[in-house]
Amino acid sequence: MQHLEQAVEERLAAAGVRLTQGRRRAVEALAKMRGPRTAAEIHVEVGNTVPLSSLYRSLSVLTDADVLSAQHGSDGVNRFELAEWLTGHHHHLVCISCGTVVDVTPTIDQERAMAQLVEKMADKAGFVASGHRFEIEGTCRTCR
Amino acid sequence: MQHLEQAVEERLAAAGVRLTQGRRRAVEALAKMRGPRTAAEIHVEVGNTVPLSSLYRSLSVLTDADVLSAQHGSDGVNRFELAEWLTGHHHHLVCISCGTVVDVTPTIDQERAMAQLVEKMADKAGFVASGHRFEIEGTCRTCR
DNA sequence: CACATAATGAGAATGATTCCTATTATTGAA
DNA sequence: TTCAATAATAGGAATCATTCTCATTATGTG
Repeated sequence: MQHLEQAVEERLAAAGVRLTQGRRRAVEALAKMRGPRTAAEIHVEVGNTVPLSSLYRSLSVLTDADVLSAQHGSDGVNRFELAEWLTGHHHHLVCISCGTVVDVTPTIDQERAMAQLVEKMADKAGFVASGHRFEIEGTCRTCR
Repeated sequence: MQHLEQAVEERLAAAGVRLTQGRRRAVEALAKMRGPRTAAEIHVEVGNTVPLSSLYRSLSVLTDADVLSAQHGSDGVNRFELAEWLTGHHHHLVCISCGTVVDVTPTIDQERAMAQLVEKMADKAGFVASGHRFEIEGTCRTCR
């Protein structure tokens, strides 16, 4: 993952912060885990080598620097994942039974259709759209 | 709002719970406020006549009975609104500047396009889709 | 090397939400 | 109507994720 690390380091440098060990660990853990994970899950993944309070701070710094993106969970817990410029644009499928979250990458056509919808709907309300979040709820294969 | 009240009462009866004063107030407040609101906001709207702990319980009961739907907020606060079968299917536009949330109702065509996307993307990941959430981020008219 | 600044650790503090328990309201049966 | 059984509420304590504080440590620069 040399590529990831270098990209992250550059981005952090641009934001004026260092790529320290704690931050590196958080990024690596998230790269390994794929998909949105809570601070607690990351904490476990890094083997408790980083105290929770420090981890939270790292996640916040990384999110501000746009290395990670944060999402709110319906259970009141925030989840983090690598930003889309690192992983590619995607959306989420959430299993309403077990809570698993899976990434789906739309095809070009699908994304085009989505962009069109975004435009039209934003327009109707007098908004200038800058992004969108599309989440599909359903039942995953194993819960079926 | 006779219609609303009766509909809600029937739904609650079906769920085996009563439409008490506290619950009625929560529903009325939400009907008046339009769009997703936090427990604290509702608490103010009902003039603090319902203690927060009771209000939370009411919101939970109403959500379980599908009279309300709950959403997680990126700020870690949950918001509630009348369920779609009472207000019609819609999506949300969120202003990234002032935080305002506005409802947008898609046209039939738009919704059809959306449903198609949902199907395809869920399929790809082996999910059986049961719903979707589409949120557009942008800048509202007054913040522009 | 020495300083100024950035980052960390540990634990306290916060804030939304939930839980607990005693009290009150409601409903159905007699 | 009156009683008993059950549902719901109030109020406060407890929980849990997250943030903050501050003393300590690490890092980059002159």
